[in-house]
Amino acid sequence: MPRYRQVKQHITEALRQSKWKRGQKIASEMQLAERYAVSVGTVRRAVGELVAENILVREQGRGTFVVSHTPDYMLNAFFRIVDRDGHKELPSIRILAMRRIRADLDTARRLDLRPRAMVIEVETLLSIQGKPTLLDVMRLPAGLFPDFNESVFAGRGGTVYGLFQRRFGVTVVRIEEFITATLADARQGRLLGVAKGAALLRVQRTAFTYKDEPVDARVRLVNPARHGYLSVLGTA
Amino acid sequence: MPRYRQVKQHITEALRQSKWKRGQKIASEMQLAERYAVSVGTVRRAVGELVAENILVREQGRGTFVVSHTPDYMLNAFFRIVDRDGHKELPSIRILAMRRIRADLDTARRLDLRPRAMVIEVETLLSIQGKPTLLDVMRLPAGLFPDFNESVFAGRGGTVYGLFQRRFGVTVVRIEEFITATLADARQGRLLGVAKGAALLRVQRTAFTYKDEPVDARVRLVNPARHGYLSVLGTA
DNA sequence: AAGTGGTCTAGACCACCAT
DNA sequence: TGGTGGTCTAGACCACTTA
Repeated sequence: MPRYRQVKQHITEALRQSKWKRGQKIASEMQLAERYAVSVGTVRRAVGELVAENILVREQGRGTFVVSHTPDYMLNAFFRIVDRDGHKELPSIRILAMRRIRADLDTARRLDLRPRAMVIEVETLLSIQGKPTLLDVMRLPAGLFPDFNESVFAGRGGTVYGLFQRRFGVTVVRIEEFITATLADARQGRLLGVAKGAALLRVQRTAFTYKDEPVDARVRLVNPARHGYLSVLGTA
Repeated sequence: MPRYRQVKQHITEALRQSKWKRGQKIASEMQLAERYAVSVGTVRRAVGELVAENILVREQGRGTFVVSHTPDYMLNAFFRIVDRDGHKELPSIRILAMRRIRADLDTARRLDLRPRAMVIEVETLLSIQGKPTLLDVMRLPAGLFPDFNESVFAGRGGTVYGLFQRRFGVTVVRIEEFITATLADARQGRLLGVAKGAALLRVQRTAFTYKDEPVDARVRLVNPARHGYLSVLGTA
């Protein structure tokens, strides 16, 4: 394995162990080069890959920082729901229910847990421009989120993944989404303001932190009247 | 603008003008460095970005090549329809209709054409493992695809974008897809083997060649019974 | 003025491929 | 054996931020 990969792994491991926390400046490239006994160019390559992976951000003249999951950052890193003009806007969130349950087989598999392990289930309704647009059911490994409750959630002051990072030290770095279509049942229709039997977009997400550890399995139903999912492949 | 960007633009321009054709080896990094009067490291950075953008591929010991839109390549570059186990497989294609029409306003806008410009419309039914799964309507600027007809399409011997590249010198390098949900009408249901009023995934794609020139506007309806759209964000 | 990341160079050595 | 891309180095200069 080339040295820049080894350096990258060392840095990732330090991040996983919270040696540097969100928003903080990490050691300068010169310092890292000395610490790992490699040239600055090699460090730059390692850091460059972590930047490409949305794990670090460089700011010329200031330093390199651990990404902070601010609303603005989330908007362009992970949020892919846009209106028909391609505009993006973070939704407002209303919590519908929260409970602790035992994982079913599928959830356990997706979260890499033992069958029947404890998970936290949170159901929320998300609105864009005041209109209910997304119905979201999130399942989290209870072990990673001690003392998670409604008041913690209510006091998040930003995005959900921002809360994960600030309160629980869990940084989401990658998500996979499997998208299909389904028909609204009566309750879903009522919540999203569409008729029973209307077509809905169904987004099944698994979110991962460092080292491919899954931390969030959710299903999100989107009212397709005004919004859709935007995917771009090729040339960034 | 940094020099490596200028070099990158020069290379892109040469590709657009078909100085190097699909599958061909381009000049070596040393030769490019001499031609543009920069160091090899600078050329490597320019080529590296083009590789990241799926425009070139490097092969150690052999050289750097213009990507060829082989079925295998398309499968992992642009095809995102997977079954519920995450498996991908290229569909077989049956042509339903082809005609030359004048672009409606929306199509003209998406293809960056004058209103009522001539476009070629091709409707196809795609099957995976023998089961009709995707219903596809493609619209192409007639000017870019002279003499496009059913027999050319039938003799494509591979993927549609492979045909574009071999026969017409049009290389797709980026696609944007806007995904929503809709209900099947009677004809769509019949073709896809679902009931009228069943939920369908609707993928509206615009494909681009070099310099962001749009070359394909299509709408694709997916039978969600066995397949969905897979999107991955973050860490490649 | 000092420190940081951003660009660029020139050269070394390696791994791989074709001949 | 010669050519290619892959890695790594050491150092230069620049642009930007902070003090």
